[in-house]
Amino acid sequence: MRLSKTSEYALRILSFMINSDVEIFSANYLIKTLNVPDKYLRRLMTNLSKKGFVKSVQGRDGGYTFAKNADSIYLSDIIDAVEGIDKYRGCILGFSSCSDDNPCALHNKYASIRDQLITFLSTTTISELKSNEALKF
Amino acid sequence: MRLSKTSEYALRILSFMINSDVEIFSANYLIKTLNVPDKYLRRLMTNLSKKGFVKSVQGRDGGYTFAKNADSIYLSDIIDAVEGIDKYRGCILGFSSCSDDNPCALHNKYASIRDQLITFLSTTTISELKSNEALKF
DNA sequence: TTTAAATGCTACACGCAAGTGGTATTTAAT
DNA sequence: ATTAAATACCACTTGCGTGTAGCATTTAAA
Ligand code: SF4
Ligand code: SF4
Repeated sequence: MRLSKTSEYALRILSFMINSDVEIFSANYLIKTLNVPDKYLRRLMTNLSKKGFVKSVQGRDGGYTFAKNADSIYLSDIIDAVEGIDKYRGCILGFSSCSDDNPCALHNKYASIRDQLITFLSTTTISELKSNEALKF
Repeated sequence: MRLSKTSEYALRILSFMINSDVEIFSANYLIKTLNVPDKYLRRLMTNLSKKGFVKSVQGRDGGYTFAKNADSIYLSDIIDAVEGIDKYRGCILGFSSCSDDNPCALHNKYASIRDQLITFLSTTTISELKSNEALKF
């Protein structure tokens, strides 16, 4: 929070894919279903493909599938791939020089929440996004 | 996290002010001390002044002071004033339609962290930024 | 009253994320 | 072979947060 729109899109797409039993997903299908802009989604998927998260199949009847098991893909992997995750590790005041040893009055409370977020993102996998409820995409 | 740079600047400035016993702060002084761009800081302070957080004194020997007691100014007030805080209340996937009642698999874990952040920001005041350690601005 | 030191205002420039357009390439069905 | 349906690529545009420039206004001191 606040993730970039690109990260949102990526997580939304992969979350949808893991919750569907379709075998291969065409860009057009994803675009219409998930309200992600046409060319933007294509570029994003090509990127995720190059990074090894999804596999793209060209030509007629082509589309995208997972390139590896979804329980080996962490949310932080995706975020890091599409926007970089380091900015979420930083200081809430934008400082880079100070440390845990010499914290300002904000640091302890803030760092705790920040660390929870990082831990959440880097321990939750795409397959954990599988829901037993009806999805509302 | 990630706050906008403008919010960072605002918090940094007010944090510096509450930790200093100077009575009035000129823009030039803040600019040099806090590494915030010249005109950008002035515009920001004028904005904070219009919103009632600081009071500006024009003319020679002018500058900025707190317009009200710093323990009545919450971090969320500042953030809301300069960039809007609603975006931090949203979904990590960018959805707006679903509720706590019908959550996706992410929601509970994520909402907990998000709520902690919101609570932290809306219960911590500027005066709590007062530090007994040497500051490193 | 002139000057200097301060804030206020407005318009413009820059950088990057987000979004668009057009064309090339791949592949299966006919 | 031709066609249709799909991805890949590249350049461009748009929107917005950030930063800059210049001038106007206010006020205290000399
Ligand atoms: S000590 Fe304060 S200023 Fe330094 S990183 Fe922590 S929150 Fe930021
Ligand atoms: S239920 Fe899931 S998609 Fe809906 S707001 Fe919560 S995290 Fe976002």
